[in-house]
Amino acid sequence: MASYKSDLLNLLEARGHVHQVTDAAALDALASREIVTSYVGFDPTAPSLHIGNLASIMLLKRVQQAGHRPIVIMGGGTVKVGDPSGKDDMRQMLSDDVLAANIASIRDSFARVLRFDDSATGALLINNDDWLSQLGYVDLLRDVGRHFTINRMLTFDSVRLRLDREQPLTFLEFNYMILQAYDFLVLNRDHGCRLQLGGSDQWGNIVNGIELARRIDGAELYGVTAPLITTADGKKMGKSVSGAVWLNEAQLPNWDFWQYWRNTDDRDVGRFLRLFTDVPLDEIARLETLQGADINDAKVLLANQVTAMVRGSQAASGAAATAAATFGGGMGDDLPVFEVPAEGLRLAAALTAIGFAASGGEAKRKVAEGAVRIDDVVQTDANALVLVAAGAERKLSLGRKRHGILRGA
RNA sequence: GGACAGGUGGCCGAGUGGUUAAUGGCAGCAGACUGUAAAUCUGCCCGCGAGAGCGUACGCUGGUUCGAAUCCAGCCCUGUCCA
Repeated sequence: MASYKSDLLNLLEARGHVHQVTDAAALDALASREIVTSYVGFDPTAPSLHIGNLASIMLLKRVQQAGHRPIVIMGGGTVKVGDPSGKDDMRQMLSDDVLAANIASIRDSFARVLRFDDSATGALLINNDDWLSQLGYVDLLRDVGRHFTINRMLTFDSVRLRLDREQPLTFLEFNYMILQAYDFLVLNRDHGCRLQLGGSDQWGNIVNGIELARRIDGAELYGVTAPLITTADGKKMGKSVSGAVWLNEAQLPNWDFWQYWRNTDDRDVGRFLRLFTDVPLDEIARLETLQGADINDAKVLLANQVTAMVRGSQAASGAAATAAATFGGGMGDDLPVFEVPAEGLRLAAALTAIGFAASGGEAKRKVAEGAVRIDDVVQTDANALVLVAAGAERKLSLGRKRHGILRGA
């Protein structure tokens, strides 16, 4: 493994963030010489980013840790076009209002992880709609379009895969790579940005930006991509019992977020600690060697660290306490709560109300399977009336892991 | 504009008039085993209903038929080739 001069590349490499680098030697020299302004783009398609974006967020965090300046680009303009990478379906169109709300909501996640201030390494958050929406079509075609050949555009994976699979690719989406390349050009001009980072699927887009700026401005820009983070069983990261693992608490309670990390596959613990925490590398190396149940300590550390970073230290300690209490046989404060009316309600209804089952039918099936317990006693009748005295609490459980509190109203 | 191929449950993909709420795979959930892990085995996997049962569902609309995802017509959408 190559050793670099710059803290930036050494840090990225050591923590497992590097997949490809455009010109490692030149970038290494640049980063060891001066502050490198670097950016990563994010698409505001939802009111929150999710865990799949966390690796990219960490790239920016590492940039700042290594003494450089991170820029978050919100793709308010490009999202209107839609990145065809990795998708067979065209993205749905979002209104300006929704986009603005999404961006405002996503901003909070970055504020927790990055340091935004006026210093030379303070982070910036910029919306590419600021310039993309100002573009004139003919001007763009003349200034930028002439630097792209269809021949080459057709060779990019994002395009080729669609065509090979005989899936539709609209002209709109076909233009995405041009707009994204243009972003890098603008950021270099306006902010002296020299480096773009991103997931490995962004390699083509990044290279296009570098190429475009070189042709138009003679600028020397660089790109780094991160490996796609998959779990040990070969899946993309990112789903919890209740769906996607969102970074915002409004989309996913702290408890569920913490639990996601706590349930990490043994084989992923070391890698995730390196990628998503600041735990020292030698400490991680030690934790990785833990055998059997002992590795659970490492998982708790991982959950605490990541939750603290994304949700705050209060959230992490609260979830950890709830876990200790709940899996020790009791109940913790962070468990979901459902207020049971005085007249009570049927068990199946309680399960759906607290969110453990999507429908009454599913709730009944789970009861029939012997998966449902109240106060750790297996329930067999989905129609049984559940009663909880006013102010009292009973524990409702589905399976080994999902627990909730039934509180008497 | 024309020819051809296609549009099925979260995804892939069978099914071409009747035990079809629709084979199979993936994903998911649960049980057993465990360490809140993995692997493995087993069960479940549209909704409503206490239940008998009912309601929706195979691109859309209409038709044929006792009966259609399956046949017919028109329309919409996608792909390939042609103009």
